[in-house]
Amino acid sequence: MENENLEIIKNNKRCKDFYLEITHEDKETHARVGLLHTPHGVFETPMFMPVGTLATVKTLSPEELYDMGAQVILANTYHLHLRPGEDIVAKAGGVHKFMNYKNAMLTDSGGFQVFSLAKKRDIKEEGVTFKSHLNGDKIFFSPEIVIGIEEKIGADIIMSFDECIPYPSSYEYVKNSTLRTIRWAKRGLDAKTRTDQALFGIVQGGEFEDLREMCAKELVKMDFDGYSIGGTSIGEPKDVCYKMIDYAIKYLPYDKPRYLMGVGSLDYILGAIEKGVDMMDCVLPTRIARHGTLMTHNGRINIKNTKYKEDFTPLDPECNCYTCRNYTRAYLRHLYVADETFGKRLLSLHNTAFLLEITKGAREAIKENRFKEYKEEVLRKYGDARGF
RNA sequence: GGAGGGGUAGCGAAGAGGCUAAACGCGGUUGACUGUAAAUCAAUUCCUUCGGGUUCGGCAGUUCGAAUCUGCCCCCCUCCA
Repeated sequence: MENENLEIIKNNKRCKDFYLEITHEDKETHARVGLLHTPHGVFETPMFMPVGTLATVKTLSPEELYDMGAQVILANTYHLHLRPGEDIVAKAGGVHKFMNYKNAMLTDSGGFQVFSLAKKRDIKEEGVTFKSHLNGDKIFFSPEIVIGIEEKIGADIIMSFDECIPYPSSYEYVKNSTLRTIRWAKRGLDAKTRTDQALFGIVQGGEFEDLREMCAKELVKMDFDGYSIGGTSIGEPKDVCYKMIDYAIKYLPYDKPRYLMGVGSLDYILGAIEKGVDMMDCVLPTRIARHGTLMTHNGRINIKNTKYKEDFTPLDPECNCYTCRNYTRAYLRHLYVADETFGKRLLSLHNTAFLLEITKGAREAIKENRFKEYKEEVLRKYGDARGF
């Protein structure tokens, strides 16, 4: 094993402090556990990464994230570029120092905003022109500009600029977009100057097997530090999402990290881990928490429901997070109904801790070759056909 | 005692003869949220066995038709004595 690791380090030409150490693979599935070494520490995989778009995981402090076992978080290039601007972040000494977060960080490139801000942008070969959602300013993002911004922000892992393709889209559209994303990936790679950041390529290709394959193969040829699967969990049926993962993952190198973007429901997380995914991120736990929905070992609950008014039990009796150790559903409901900030904090904390706990359990199960059992038991108890 | 203003659904508040079971806001209830334009958004909120039934302080009228017009009564507020 050690010799293999050395080989991986030697072969990595891009980021000198970055490599995946796979420590065990589940006997029955493709699930695997490992240690991802980054310039800001090592984190265990598979790992769920909370999203901190604006250099903050909404309502949570870095200490709280650390305590719940979040070993890596995201930030967003588009949003930080608009506010406060990457130069400010660079002046602060990089995003870690800026936000006082000591563990690994990853920046998304703005590729998702090409999708989510579709009404405010125009895609051309050279890049994407956004109309700022804040003040209407014209913002131009090319693959080279994006890498430049990400280098100033200074996360450990940076993402190539891509287009997150809407679903459904025609074969023709997906093909053209995917080919462009591949060209953009190359341009970003060529523009990269720092050697203390890992750069990931993003596999697009929509629901089409040949396009996913083509994209994965082309990106692998470029030898990125890791690969992600994009364009998923944007409203497509569940089986389509799993297919998109299958179509891409088999062409990704075994020894490089695989990152499924934007996935945060329990069944997707466990389903992805089963297929050999190492990292995933999602706003779901924090967003739905702020809106009163909580994930528990026994299913989703909506804390604003009247039935919790006099429920003096913990949110999730099987959860050991700060919220569940110290507060009752009745109190959490009260805080939510009264629109108290502390409520949103406690709920965000729980949901995030819950997903981290589930992935931690997954890692332990993989080490003991009982991942499938673990997954089925967790989902059975969760018992929600929608997978939330 | 005199002058004026007002009583509309849980609350606030529009409406001044038919298009009104009654705008809008709050409150209530339920739901959605997946690389965060999201502390946001949507539905619902008189009763109902879904046929219909009962509403705009009360009662009595005018009218084909009244929350809206008339009379009387009951409450509330402001100002003057």
